[in-house]
Amino acid sequence: MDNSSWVDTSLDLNINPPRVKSDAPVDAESFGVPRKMKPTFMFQTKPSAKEETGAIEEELNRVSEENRKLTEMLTVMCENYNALRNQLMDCMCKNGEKELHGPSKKRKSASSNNNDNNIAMNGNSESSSTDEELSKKPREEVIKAKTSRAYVRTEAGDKSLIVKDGYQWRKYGQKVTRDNPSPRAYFKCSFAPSCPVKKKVQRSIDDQSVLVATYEGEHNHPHPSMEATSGSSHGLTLGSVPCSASLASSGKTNITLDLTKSKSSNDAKSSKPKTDAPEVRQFLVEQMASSLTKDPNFTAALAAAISGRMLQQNHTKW
DNA sequence: CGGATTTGACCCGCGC
DNA sequence: GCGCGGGTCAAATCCG
Repeated sequence: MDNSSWVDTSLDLNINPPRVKSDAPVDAESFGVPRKMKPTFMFQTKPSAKEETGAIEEELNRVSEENRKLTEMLTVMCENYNALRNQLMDCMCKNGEKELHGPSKKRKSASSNNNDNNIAMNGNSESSSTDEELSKKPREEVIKAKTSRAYVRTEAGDKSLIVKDGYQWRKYGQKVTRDNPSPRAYFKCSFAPSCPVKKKVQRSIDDQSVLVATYEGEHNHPHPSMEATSGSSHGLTLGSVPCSASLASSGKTNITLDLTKSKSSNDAKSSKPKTDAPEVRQFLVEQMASSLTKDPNFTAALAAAISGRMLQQNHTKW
């Protein structure tokens, strides 16, 4: 299983860097920076357009380099994390063998809970059913085949069971299950009255900051954001692939991406993650960049960071 | 006021 | 048959 799908460190938002060499002077607003938040140095001195362009170009290069270094650091961190996680999984498997092969436990707890843990740790969204289970429960085959999971990291203090995936959901129940102290919320797709899709959201028993969303069924309608790409939601989707991007920028910017694959029964052959294709990756990155730049908090935080950097650099120069 | 959410009651399948 | 537990219903409540 590809563990890297859980944390994709190749998040380079500089997909289409602004053309700083163009004749027109670069305006801060072109980066989504409000006019009132322009870096103050722009007003303190009146550099020529060329000097200004050069400075910004230099800054851009520096930021790109910094971005590249951070990406490398993240990659290393993720590798270490994956190694540690694998070790933990080994230990858990060894310890769990007794329980799994012990006296037959309750009907669903074994399949749901253990799979939750395993898949959550591996960070992939797959059908939770095994061959053994399917043979045992042929009745659930159809439903199971259309079941997928998504994992969304939330703020530590956030206790809401809301997973922004772009679809419109109506909550119809909540239950505290036995094997997880966190309540499980039940949702139905309310975008289309006839849509049979249901969603269960529950916090991971291992990591309370991770929401586990279990989707059952397939939407019989296009994605809302595909019909009206208003961009009001941060949720991103690609066909039936449930994706979500949560953004929190309060001083520091924290971006959580969860790109999971839905194992649809219709395209079972195309089980290979669609995000492999470079153009799809490009599309996803563009979507994310678009969502980010539309977020006022993000642009404000970005502007503050850039102006802070520029001020800092000015201080070192003067 | 209408739609969404909450929450206790109820239903149903499974194991004993 | 009974009890347990997950899933769903629906009345009450909330909220924009």
